[in-house]
Amino acid sequence: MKSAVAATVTTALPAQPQHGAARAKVGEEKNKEADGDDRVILHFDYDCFYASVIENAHPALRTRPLGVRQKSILATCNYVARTRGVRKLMPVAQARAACPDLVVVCGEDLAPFRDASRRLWAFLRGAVAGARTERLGLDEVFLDVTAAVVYNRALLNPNALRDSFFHLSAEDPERGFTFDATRFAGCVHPPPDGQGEQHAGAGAAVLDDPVRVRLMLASHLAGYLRRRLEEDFGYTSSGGISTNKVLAKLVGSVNKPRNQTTLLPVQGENTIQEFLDAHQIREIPGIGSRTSSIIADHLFPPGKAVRAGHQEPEQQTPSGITVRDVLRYPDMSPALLSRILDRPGAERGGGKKIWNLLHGRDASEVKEAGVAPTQISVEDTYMARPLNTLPEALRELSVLATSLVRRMRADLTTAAEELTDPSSAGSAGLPLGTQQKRRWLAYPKTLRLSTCAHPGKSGSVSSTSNPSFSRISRSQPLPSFALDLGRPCAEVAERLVREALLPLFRRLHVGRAAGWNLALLNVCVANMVPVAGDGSSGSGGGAGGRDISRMFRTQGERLREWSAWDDDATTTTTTTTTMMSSPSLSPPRDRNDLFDGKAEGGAVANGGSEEKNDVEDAGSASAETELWAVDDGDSDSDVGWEDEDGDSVAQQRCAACGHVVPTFAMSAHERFHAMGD
DNA sequence: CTGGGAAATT
DNA sequence: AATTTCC
Ligand SMILES: Nc1ccn([C@H]2C[C@H](O)[C@@H](COP(=O)(O)OP(=O)(O)OP(=O)(O)O)O2)c(=O)n1
Ligand SMILES: [Mn+2]
Repeated sequence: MKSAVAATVTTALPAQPQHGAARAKVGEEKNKEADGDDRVILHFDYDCFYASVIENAHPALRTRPLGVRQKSILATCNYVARTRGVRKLMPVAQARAACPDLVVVCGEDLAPFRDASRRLWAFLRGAVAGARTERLGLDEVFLDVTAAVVYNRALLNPNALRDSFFHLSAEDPERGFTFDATRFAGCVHPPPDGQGEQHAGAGAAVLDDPVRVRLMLASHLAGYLRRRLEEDFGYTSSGGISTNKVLAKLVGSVNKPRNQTTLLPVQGENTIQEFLDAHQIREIPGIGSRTSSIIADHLFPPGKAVRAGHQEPEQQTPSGITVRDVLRYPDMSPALLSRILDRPGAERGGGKKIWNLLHGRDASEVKEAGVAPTQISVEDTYMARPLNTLPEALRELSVLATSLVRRMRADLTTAAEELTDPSSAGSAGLPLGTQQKRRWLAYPKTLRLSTCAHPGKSGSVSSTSNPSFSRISRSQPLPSFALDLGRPCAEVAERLVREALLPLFRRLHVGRAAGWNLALLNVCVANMVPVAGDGSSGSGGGAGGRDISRMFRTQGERLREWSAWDDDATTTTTTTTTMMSSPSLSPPRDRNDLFDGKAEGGAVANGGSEEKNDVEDAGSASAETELWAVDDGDSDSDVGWEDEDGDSVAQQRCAACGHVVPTFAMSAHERFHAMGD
C-alpha cells in the first residue's frame, strides 16, 4: 500500500519516445497499457494429457479409443475416442453408449500425471535461458521468451535468413537450433490469403516490422520446443504464440491437436479484436462460468427477449453470448461492466479487467512458479454412498491423511545433501546410493478439513453454473509431529486423524454425531513457509542435470544475459549482418542433454501407493487381456507415431511385460510397473 | 453415477 | 472461511 501512485491509469505519457522494441521495465507493470505488444509469450497445452500419460505407459492403447475415468466421469479421452463422439468430462455411461469399445482407465490417482507434468516442466524451464515459466494446472505452461527473442532478432542475418540459428543461450553459442527465417513455423492466425484455413508456413517476415519478426522467431522457438516434447518425452502439444498470456492461450486452441498457431496482426486491420469478437465470452480465459452467466443474464434477461435465434436446450456452458455481443451493447464500458458484476465479494477491479480481456489486453506477468507448491490437498468423493457414521468417516480420513503425508514428503522435501559441501552450487552432485536423508524445502503451517454434504435426492436446483452444494471448512495449525520424517507415513497419519482431523471434523459438524450425508472429504495443508537457506524457488524437484537458466533466475540477471543486444536493437536496424553465427555448428539433432530420463519427484518411497490404473473394456469381458496381450499387433500398435515422418521410432521391449515400447517412453512405462500390482 | 485438484481474491 | 477461476 505504500505507493499507490500509479493506481489511476490515466498517466499522461509525454516522454516515452521509445517505440517498437522497447523492452519492458520489469519492475513496474501496472500502468503500461500502451500497445501491449512489447512481450513475446508462448503457451503450451499438452494434448489430452492424462490420456497421453496412459498411452506412454501402455503404447498399445494409442490406436484405441481411450478414456480416463474419475469415478463416473471421464476426466479426458484421447483423440481416437473424440472422433467417435466421446468428449472431455463426459459421464462414463454416456461415453460407452457413444463408443461401445471404449477402453476406460482409472485416473483417480493423479501421481502419474503430476510426475509426467513435472518432468515436462523441468525441461521447458531449463530450455530457454532467461525465460520465465508459469504452470497452469498440470498440462499448460506459459513462457515469457521476450529476452531470448529480442536477442535473436538482433542476430538475424538478412542475407541468409533460410539458414538462421536460434540461440537458446547467450553464453553457450552451441545451444540452439537452425531454422528458416523466411517463414513462420506452424500456423498463423488470420490465415494468409490463398492458403486454406489450416495451413500456414506463412509468408516471409517483413524485416522492418519488429513485432512481426519477433513473432516469427517465437513461432520457431515454439516449434522447436514442441518437437523436443514430442520426440524426447513422447508428448504432443498445442502451442500458441502472441504478445500476452490471454492471446497466446486463445490462439493456441485454433489448431488443436499437435499443432501451433501464431496470432499475427495484419497491417491496417483490427486483427486482434476480430479474433476475439467471434468467441463466446465463456471461452476467454479469465471469464468463468459465473461471470459469464451474470453478463449473459444482464444483456438478455431470461424472462424476456429471444437470444440470437439459436438457443437450443443443449449448449451447456457457452451460453451463446459472444464478445461482440457484449462490446456492441449500448453504452458498454468498463464502468458498466463493473456495475453489472458488482456484488458482495466481487473482485476489486473486476469490470476493467473483464473489459481488457474482451479487447485482448492482458498485462499480467508470467509468474515463475516456485518448486514447492503453496498448497497440497487430497480428496475423495462418496456420491454413491455418502458417509454417515463415525467409523466410516474415520476410516476415510485415515486414508486421506496417509496419502497427504506421503505427498508432503514427496513434494515438500528434497534430498539432504548439505554437510560441508558448498561446491554443489554448480551442477549435479547426486549423492549416489547413500541413505536417503531428506529435508524440508518448505513446511505447511495450516491444516484444513473440508466437507460437502450430498446435494439431496429431491432434485434441488442444478443450474449449470453453480456448485451443487457448497463446501464448508475448518482449519488449525498443523501439529509439528506431522513434519517428523523419522516415522512411517501411516503412523503420522493416524496421529493426525486422532489429534487434529477429528477435532476439525467435530467443529465442522457441531452437535451432530452421525447422519451428515457427506459426499466429499478434503484434507489440505497450506500456508507454506520456505525453509531458510533454500528459498522457495531454489533447487528441489528440478532437473538433476545442469540447468543454466538457474543462474538467470532473478529479473536483473535474466536481462543481463541478453542485455548487450537489447540496448542497440532500436538504433541499429540493419547493421547486424556481421554478427551471424555459423549455422554449420548445427545443433544436436537427435539427443538432448537435458534429458536423462530419471525419475524425479517420486524418489520418496512410493511403493504400491494405492491402486494402479485398472483397465476396463466395455465391449468384451476380457479386460486384462486387452492391455497385456502382446501378440495382437506388434506391427500396428505404434502406427500413430510414424505419422508424418515415415521415420520409425526407436523401440525397446519391456523386460517385465514383454510389450514393445518406444525408447523415450520406456522410463514412464517402467514407472507404471513400479507403482502397483 | 458430476473428478481431483491448485491458486488468487475477498 | 468462502468464492471464483483455472486445469
Ligand atoms: N475440469 C477439468 C479439466 C481438466 N482436467 C484434467 C484432465 C486433462 O487431461 C488435464 C488437462 O486439461 P485440458 O483441458 O487441457 O484437457 P486435455 O489436455 O485432456 O485435452 P486437450 O487435448 O483438449 O487439451 O486436466 C480435469 O481433471 N478436470
Ligand atoms: Mn491439454
